[in-house]
Amino acid sequence: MYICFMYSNELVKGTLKTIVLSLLAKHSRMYGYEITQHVKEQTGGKIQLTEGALYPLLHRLEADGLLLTEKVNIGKRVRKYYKLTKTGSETAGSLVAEFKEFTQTMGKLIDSFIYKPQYNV
Amino acid sequence: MYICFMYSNELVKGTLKTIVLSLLAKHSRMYGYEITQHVKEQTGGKIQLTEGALYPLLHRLEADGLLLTEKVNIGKRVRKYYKLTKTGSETAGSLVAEFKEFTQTMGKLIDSFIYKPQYNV
DNA sequence: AATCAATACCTAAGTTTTTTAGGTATTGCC
DNA sequence: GGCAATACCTAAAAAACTTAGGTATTGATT
Repeated sequence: MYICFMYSNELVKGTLKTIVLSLLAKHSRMYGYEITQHVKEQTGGKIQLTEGALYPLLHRLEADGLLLTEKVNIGKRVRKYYKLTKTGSETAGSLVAEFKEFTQTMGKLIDSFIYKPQYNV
Repeated sequence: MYICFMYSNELVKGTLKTIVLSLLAKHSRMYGYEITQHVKEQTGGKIQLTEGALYPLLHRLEADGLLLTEKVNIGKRVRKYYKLTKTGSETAGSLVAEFKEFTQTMGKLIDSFIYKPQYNV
């Protein structure tokens, strides 16, 4: 799903939907390739979406009624814009809220973590 | 992996390893059931680990050399304690650091999110 | 004494998600 | 002409997680 230089893929999983929907909530309409480039630039290359994960997700979100598409001809190429439906907009809001809540809850579990150099074996 | 009342399972995925290793970094030794109860209590029930996800992970981490086990007889029952190896301790530190870094990066993508009631369809 | 909840471990089938590794075609630059 | 970037896509495989069980002990309640 991601090619990550800074994060273990393990840790990053499960946030793609949140990223995509929140970006669409800000930009009203975006196309797939644009999303990958935007995320790469905004995060200084720390998060890089792979197209193999992104496109199937966009198709799923459309099938689930969270996104609508609009095809625009750019020369001989067809660019496929996505925008949020009402449900998509609501889902974007709740996923972002959930993510923020979740990081706080995780903080409680993790924050008191102190690196103890005394280990076993 | 989780039975979550507050979070969509989607969003929570990928943090189990971080949770488990960081808890073991704080408590020096814990057993499986204890981990589930501790997480439940510390997060006010917001994160609840399922045993179907936890036990296979503990076995994987042991196989990968991040954890060691110690069996202790409690009456007729055998309790299996886990503790970090050197590698496990190091991994715990980096996963926690990565998680913190990641939430900040996600914040940059998400923070400027404003719920726009003007949607399409 | 029987029953139920809690403690404590475990696994396996199925689903979902992601990675990997491609494919096609256009456009712009050297 | 050739290469990188733009722009879409898919399918097999791997990985992770859910679901739904299983066993057995212990302690509390009826």
